Amino acid sequence: MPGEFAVMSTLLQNAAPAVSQHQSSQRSAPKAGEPEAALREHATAVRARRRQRLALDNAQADAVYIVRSGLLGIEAASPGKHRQLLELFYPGDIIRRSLVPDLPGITLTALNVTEVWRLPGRSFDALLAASPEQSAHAHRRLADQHARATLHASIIGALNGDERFASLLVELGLRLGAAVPAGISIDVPLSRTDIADYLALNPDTLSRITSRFKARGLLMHLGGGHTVLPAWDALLGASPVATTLQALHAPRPA
Amino acid sequence: MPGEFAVMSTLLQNAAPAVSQHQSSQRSAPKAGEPEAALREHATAVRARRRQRLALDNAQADAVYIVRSGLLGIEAASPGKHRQLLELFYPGDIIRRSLVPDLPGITLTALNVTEVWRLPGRSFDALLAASPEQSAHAHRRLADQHARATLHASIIGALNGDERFASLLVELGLRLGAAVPAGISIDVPLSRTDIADYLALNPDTLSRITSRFKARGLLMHLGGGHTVLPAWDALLGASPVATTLQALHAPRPA
DNA sequence: CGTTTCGTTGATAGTACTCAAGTGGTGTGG
DNA sequence: CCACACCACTTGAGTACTATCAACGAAACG
Repeated sequence: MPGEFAVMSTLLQNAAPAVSQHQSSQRSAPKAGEPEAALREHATAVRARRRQRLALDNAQADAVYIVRSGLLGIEAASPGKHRQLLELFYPGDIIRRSLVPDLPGITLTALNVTEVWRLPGRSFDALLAASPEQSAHAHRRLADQHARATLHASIIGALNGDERFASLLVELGLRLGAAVPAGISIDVPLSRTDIADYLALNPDTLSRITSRFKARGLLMHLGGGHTVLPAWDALLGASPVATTLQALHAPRPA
Repeated sequence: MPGEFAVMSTLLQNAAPAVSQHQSSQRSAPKAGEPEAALREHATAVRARRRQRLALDNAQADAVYIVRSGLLGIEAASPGKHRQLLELFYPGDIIRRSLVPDLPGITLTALNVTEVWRLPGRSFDALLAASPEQSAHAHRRLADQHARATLHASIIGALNGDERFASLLVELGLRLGAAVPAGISIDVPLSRTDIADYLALNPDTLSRITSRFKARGLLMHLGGGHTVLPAWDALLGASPVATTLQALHAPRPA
């Protein structure tokens, strides 16, 4: 089946989510050993269950969170307006109050079972000040997150519903996907509402989009948040920013 | 006239753009004297005219730009899609290739007469590594920029045309506004097209919105990009994120 | 097995986009 | 000084897309 080969070769060439095992959500944070060790001493490991909120008030000493595993999100919920999922955080990401605009109802929420390291802002700053290496590492990571935030704004602002959804699937595929014979398998940690809020779409509209994607053979729903993407290259074609997503979300060598 | 007093008192309480002179666009970068000096030695001062593009390719050594005066923007222009203004940069902001997603047609453009300091990425990194103070300063600044980028995504994603435009006017008023008897005066450095691209709106739609705003007495056009906001508090009321904008764009004590 | 919740789908309305025509200002050349 | 072309902006009519509301169906939970 030449189609199959096309899919696989595209995957391999384009830094695809070629994780051998189904360890998607449990994939661990960046290479242990280097700057992580210093952090660990000063940090408290925190485990959060799905939907659990992590304190983000700067009333207390502002906490810095470093994601070890799982997926978190920043959400805003103005009284009148709909909830919004503003940003997703993956293992290795740095989350801090000052990175987030103080919109009404702003909260940091675990989207699935999550482990984070928490340390006081002062400790984090001190660590960075003490180690140029640490500091450079954090700078690089924050630059990445900034680029992702800007890309997300671009997706929300310039793409239609189908393209936004395709872009999210590509992002999740690259981050959480596992290669299986049928395609790319993902344990999507986002509920339908989460996805709608992240893509700035109505849940009803999103439902129509997913139906269309299923009809086009881009998506298969296996229940329980288990999803398979049978046509990865077609999906890349459906997202105008596929190349950019790959640059920002593909597992990187360093 | 009690109405007038209400306007002014709101202005004063809410960290309004109470710059006494018409020096809006020329307002200089953060307090000179501290960490700026070290930068200056290694940086080249670059002056850019309106519409001039600054190199953002990482083909060369990636350049770091630090805005001294004026206004810059990151724009993307996919072939099929419309141009997008993804982000605005004000004096003090740090711009670097790694902060920006590599979308097709991505460029850094001066929106009015601008002065920036340019230095090689390596030099910038070395400076940060050498001085914890510098590093902390840059971290803080980048955190601010990240918060602004996230806020912009929120505005694009959750607000309608009128609310988006009101939000932009508040932002520009806080950044570039000068208090005059008639209200807040702004030399808007953005063309109509720029504004539309920044707010993810069609120029035609934006024109309708501005007409509505003029009719509501929120806006007066004096020609040549010269604009007056006669009713600042009403404008704040028209933007659901006014409070957040004030926190991120008001001139800060430090 | 009923209840609740979530997802789907249809009908309708609202908002912004597209295309096109018209208006006003500006600069140039006769 | 006027005529003309040019450009940016405005405005109207029609279209496309998404939101809203409501009804239905399916899965999860007690």
